[in-house]
Amino acid sequence: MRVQARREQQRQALRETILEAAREALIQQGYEGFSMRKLAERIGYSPGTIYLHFEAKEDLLGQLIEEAFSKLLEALHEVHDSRDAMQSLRNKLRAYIDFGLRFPNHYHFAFIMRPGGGTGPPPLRPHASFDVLRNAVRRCVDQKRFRSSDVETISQVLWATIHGITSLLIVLPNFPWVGRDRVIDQVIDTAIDGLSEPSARTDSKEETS
Amino acid sequence: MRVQARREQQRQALRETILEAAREALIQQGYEGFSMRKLAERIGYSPGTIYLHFEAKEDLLGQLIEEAFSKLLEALHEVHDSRDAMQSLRNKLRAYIDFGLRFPNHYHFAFIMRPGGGTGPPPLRPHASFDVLRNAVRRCVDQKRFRSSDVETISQVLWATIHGITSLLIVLPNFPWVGRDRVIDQVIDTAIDGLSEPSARTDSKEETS
Amino acid sequence: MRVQARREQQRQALRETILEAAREALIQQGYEGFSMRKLAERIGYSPGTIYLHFEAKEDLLGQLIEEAFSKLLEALHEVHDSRDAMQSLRNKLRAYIDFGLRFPNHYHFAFIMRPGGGTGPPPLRPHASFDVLRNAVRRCVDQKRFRSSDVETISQVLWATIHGITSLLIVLPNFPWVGRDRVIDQVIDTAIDGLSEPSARTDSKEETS
Amino acid sequence: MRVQARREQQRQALRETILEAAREALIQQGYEGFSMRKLAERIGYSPGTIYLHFEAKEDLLGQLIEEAFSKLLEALHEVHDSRDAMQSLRNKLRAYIDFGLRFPNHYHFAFIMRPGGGTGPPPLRPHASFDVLRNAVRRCVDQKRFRSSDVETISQVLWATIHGITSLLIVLPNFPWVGRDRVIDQVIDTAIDGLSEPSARTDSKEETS
DNA sequence: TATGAATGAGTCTTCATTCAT
DNA sequence: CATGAATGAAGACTCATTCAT
Repeated sequence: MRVQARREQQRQALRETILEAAREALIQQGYEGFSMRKLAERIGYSPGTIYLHFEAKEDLLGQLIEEAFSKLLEALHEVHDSRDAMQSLRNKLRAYIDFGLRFPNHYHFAFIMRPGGGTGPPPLRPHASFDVLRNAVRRCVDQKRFRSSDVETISQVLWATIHGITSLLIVLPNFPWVGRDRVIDQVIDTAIDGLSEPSARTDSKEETS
Repeated sequence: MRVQARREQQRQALRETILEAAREALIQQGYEGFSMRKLAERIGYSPGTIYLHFEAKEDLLGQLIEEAFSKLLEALHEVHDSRDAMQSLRNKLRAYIDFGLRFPNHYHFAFIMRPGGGTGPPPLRPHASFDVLRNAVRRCVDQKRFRSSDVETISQVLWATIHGITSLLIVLPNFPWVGRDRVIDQVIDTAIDGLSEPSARTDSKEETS
Repeated sequence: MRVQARREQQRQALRETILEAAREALIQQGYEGFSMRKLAERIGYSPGTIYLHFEAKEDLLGQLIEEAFSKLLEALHEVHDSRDAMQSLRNKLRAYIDFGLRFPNHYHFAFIMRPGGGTGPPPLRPHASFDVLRNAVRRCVDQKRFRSSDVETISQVLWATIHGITSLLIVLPNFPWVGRDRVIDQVIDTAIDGLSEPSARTDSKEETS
Repeated sequence: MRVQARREQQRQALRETILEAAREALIQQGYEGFSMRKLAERIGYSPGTIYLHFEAKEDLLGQLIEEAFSKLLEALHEVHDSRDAMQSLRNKLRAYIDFGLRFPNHYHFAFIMRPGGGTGPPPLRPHASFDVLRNAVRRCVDQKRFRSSDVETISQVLWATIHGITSLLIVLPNFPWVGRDRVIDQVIDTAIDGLSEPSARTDSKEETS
């Protein structure tokens, strides 16, 4: 019976190999440049083999996106909730950005790329990750740490902000940024400060990273 | 000699026709669905004709991106400099976002899509638009309107911020936003507030849109 | 030794299962839509298994045709020879047509489709069924029921006739036929009458079915 | 301006070449064995070229069938109407069969092959040719040459008959026929006789071809 | 005996591009 | 200047078949 187990294992391994290669290929060649044939060649298998693991190109790419979303979600869940609600939120924001930069390909599929060139059903899946963010925001609001108590708006503003820096750093890595960490920190500080009660301002703006 | 002039004019006219049609095609059919043949058919010319005006597909699309950048630049220049440096900056930020939303495809090529699928020279072209933004920031800094005087960092933070909301609204138009204008306003306010001296805070956060 | 027998039995059972499924598949999906893989899936076995029972697709389909011929033969043999040689012949003709209409796919493989697309050895297999027909004709000739005594020619004429209506009804089922039974009856009557001595004419031509 | 004319001529020529080659290919390799690639190779052009003349495989095959029908129609119209309505009908019947035997491929697509393996919309196109046949029958009925006056039924019976011999001769050319012409003549005579008033019988049954 | 992963050749079709006219 | 026929390569995908297990 070990035979079956081993086979299943190999099966999963190849499946992962394919997904991994697909991720790389997408990054290197872009959405349009991606092809099942090239993917097959990349992994050293025949085109048909891929179809033993994925029903169609669309399926494969869908899995990739799905995976991206759940990995992000995982990353956000892994952030330990600190005592300080505000600190927790900051940590989540930072984790979000870090995830994007550590897995730019994942992030790219999930939030940057419009699959099908804008055609096809609009993705509604970011919800889960956004929920985590919103929950963190809610804790802060509950503790009256923000000037506004509009949880939804605050959450969307924060999301837009962190998506902005994440995607720009991914898409334009060669832009002469004033240090990645520096911009990231400033972006987070600025947003948090802009939302906070004046008394709670960060007072570190002049420091160099 | 008039003949030559007229010819040149016709030549330019067709060139514009092609670009215009390409823009439409890209919007309607997406990047993947775009093809030189379909473009030719769309304008009622033969495929070969396009190659009399553009070296290759890449060239044509490149022009489109170029055009996107200069249109954005134009839009930013059109913003009247108000007396108040801060207000000027706000106007530019808003103009940037508005441009992105009114010409999502232009914006998409320019800042979201990685041209050539990541192949080719890294894009350094946002510079010009960014320069306009930086100049507006500098005026504010000169007037000590910001807590920090690091023009470059402030500019990058602001850019990231407005890019964030612009691209999210483009890529996820169906997300349940709390009103497009509302989010946009809040994003701008938040960033500006976060960068400003406490005394200059916007005090409208509790209003409903 | 019983073991071997049982094994052989199982083997034959699976073989039949496959043939049965193949027949169904051909009916439902047509010749083009037929594939070994889909067949395997249909019977819940792996593709390889089929090859333990049939050398190749061609082999399998060949068996199906063979089967069609023998089924037709069987159907013709089942027709009880009546006392009246003429009635016997009529019954055989009718049985032939009925077989074709009840098993259009069998008939299609056997007489309409050119196996292998015209490649391969020319089919000489209709012989057996034709022999049955010829025998029935011979009895009539022996009884001088026909104007001619050329058994072979008469048989071929009759075969052509019944094949004509059978195949047309199969291939063009949606043609506005004046009732299937009516045409069939008239076709048979006409041929028999045309071959018979005038005194023996069918006198039912004006009736409505 | 001659240029355009010449081009159009070449265009039509290639179109015909393709159709011709397709006809041959279908005959030799059968419906399933037919492929656009092989067709392209057969005519010495690249696959894409075919698509400059036909929208798709389905289109091409459709044209082939259409062509077959109209050629048959043409052949039937070319038969000169003799004074004798009965002779006219005989001539049409004979012309029908001759057409099938001279252009077996055309006939095969039109009446034997089930395109799409039985899937797809049922062909209703034989109508036109059938109409010609019916008209000839009507003339005979008007002249009371047949025992029945049911034009529709008579026409269908005759069609079934001539289709029978035509298709059998095409599909089983190697069957030991008693001479092609002999069977054909006998088939026609038998049918006509079977439908006619006894007084008008053909009296040539015993002759040898 | 049966599996099922794997393949290589093949399916239809579309594409960017060239070039004689 | 413009055409449009032609190509070769590539697109996604399916198939019959093999073979180690």
